Amino acid sequence: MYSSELIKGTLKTIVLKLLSDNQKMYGYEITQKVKDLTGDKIQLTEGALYPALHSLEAEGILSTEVVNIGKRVRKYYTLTKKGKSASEEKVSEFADFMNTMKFLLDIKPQVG
Amino acid sequence: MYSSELIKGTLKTIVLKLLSDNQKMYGYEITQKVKDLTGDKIQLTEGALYPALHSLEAEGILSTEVVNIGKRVRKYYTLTKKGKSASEEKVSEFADFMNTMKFLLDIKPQVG
DNA sequence: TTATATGCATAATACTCTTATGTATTAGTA
DNA sequence: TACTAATACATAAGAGTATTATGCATATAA
Repeated sequence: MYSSELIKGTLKTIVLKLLSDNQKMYGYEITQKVKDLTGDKIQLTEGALYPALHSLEAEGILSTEVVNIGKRVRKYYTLTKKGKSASEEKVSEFADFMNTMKFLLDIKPQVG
Repeated sequence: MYSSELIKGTLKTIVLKLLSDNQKMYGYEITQKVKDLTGDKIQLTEGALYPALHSLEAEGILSTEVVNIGKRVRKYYTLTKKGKSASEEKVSEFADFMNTMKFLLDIKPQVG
């Protein structure tokens, strides 16, 4: 696990990317997918994830579909058209940011 | 400029890395260095920077030295011994995190 | 039958950043 | 000379987001 502050601000980017690759996912599934894909290095908590999903839905970036699985309920999230471009923007912005950070953290000793 | 949420959580890492490369720096200098090195893409605000510097000092990661420049005051920050290892840890943790994120954001479409 | 996993959700708290403000010196410009 | 911008510190109110704790309910494995 990374220190929590590192992961701050990346939650929505991760969610949007996963949804752009998987068409439709539900909350619990997202937490498990991230856990699996990162070898437990990133574990999304429900207290962070659900409010984020709700706010993305309120922004019109995600749409929802409730499905009954036996007596249990699943709420699937899908990217809207707006969400698809939002996802691409977020991911490319993060890629750009990573390049900037890589440069910043690799810079060699300088005489100030 | 990146959206603010992207940069969240990276402030201390950036500060520690700059200090490991430049031995001693003062707050304003740090903001300018980051601005220059990133081509204005990252601009640290004072309201974020100074509290962070103070908390790093309180943790024993930074030590300070006040210097008078004419009638103006500069507060130089230096990494302590503890700070040097903290800096290395932070930077390598971030490098690891970037690898994880790169993988996560590059993954190809999957059949869920 | 009891713990764990699945699946949703919210509330109190803590933390960090933004925005605004404050003080003061120095340098450049109209 | 007066005004603005830059230098240099700092804090405080508010906003936003994550942590931690809690709650409800079903399904499965020990």
